[in-house]
Amino acid sequence: MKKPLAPFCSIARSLEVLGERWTLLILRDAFAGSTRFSQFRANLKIAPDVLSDRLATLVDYGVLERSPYQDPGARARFAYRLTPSGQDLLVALSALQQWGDDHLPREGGPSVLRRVTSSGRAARVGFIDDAGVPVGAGDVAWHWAKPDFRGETAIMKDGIHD
Amino acid sequence: MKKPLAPFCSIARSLEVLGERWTLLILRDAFAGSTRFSQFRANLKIAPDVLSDRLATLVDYGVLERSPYQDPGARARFAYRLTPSGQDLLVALSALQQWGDDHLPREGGPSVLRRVTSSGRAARVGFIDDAGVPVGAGDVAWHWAKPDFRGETAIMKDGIHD
DNA sequence: CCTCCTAGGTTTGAAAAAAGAACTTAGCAT
DNA sequence: ATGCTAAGTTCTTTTTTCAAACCTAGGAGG
Repeated sequence: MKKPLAPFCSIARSLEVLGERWTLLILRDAFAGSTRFSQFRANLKIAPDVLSDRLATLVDYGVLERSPYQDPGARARFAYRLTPSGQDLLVALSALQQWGDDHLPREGGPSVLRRVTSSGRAARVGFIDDAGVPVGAGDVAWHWAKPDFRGETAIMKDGIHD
Repeated sequence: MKKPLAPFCSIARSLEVLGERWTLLILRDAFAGSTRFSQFRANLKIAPDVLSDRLATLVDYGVLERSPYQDPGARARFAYRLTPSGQDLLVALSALQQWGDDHLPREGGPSVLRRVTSSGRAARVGFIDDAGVPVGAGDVAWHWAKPDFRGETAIMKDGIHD
């Protein structure tokens, strides 16, 4: 497996690994501590064939690692743990969480908070420039590395998509 | 429409609006400048019924705004533009982009860069504490607002999921 | 006035994916 | 031997998506 992932756009490439139904929820569950098939299954109420497929894809692309474990008095089984690549998704998942809290609020407030371990302070996701200074989202824009990708009539006309 | 969005988890709630196939790519295209049905359609090669459905959902939840426009010598049509809520997704989309660039690289390097408009500096997505200080992702963790949501055997046992 | 053209869709039928339930497998315990 | 359990696979039904064709409203051209 592990196709070379053709898309030119990094977001499209990420979504090819993460964008299928359930995948991001599985990862959220992994961040919440789930490691076993049955835990994901019980928490998410996901069909087992779909879970099996998603875990395989995530392992395949190095987001999760499948490692054996053995409970005392039980047979050896497998656990799925976040790799460093998977752990790097905390910021992406947190960005979605933050957007949900900001724009699709629920009474009672957020159920999960992001907190800095060392200081206990609340944390938000945002942009930081290459000098380490936080920058407002309104002051950030996307720039195309190769200018010919942006035509004036058809934006991103070829190559960027898919 | 516009169901109240039951999920307790903010990520699940966000994904109910954004998590269907194509939705995040449509939004990426919106950030790249597309506003019209035919632009999204041509860029993404998405089936028109699916595009229609996704745009309606996004308008419904206030991520896009559907407003009339008129080209000279043409009939009035509709444009789809990011609302403030939609613009707030730049950070989430950029987080996915950054993860793709970091972990699913393509030769030739990233096709799109995030740059601070006022200074021209490159920008990355990251965590910032409530005193405005950037914090490494390894120093941030999720905390449940109500401790009884985390049992010791079954993590996030009830209510959080779906 | 009538037809063509175009953007912005809707409808229709076929293919792919997900849901839900039943079944399998491997090893430990009784 | 039998049962139990986690971790799946297989099977059938339902839902989504895809691809292509069709529809519609208005402006332009004849």
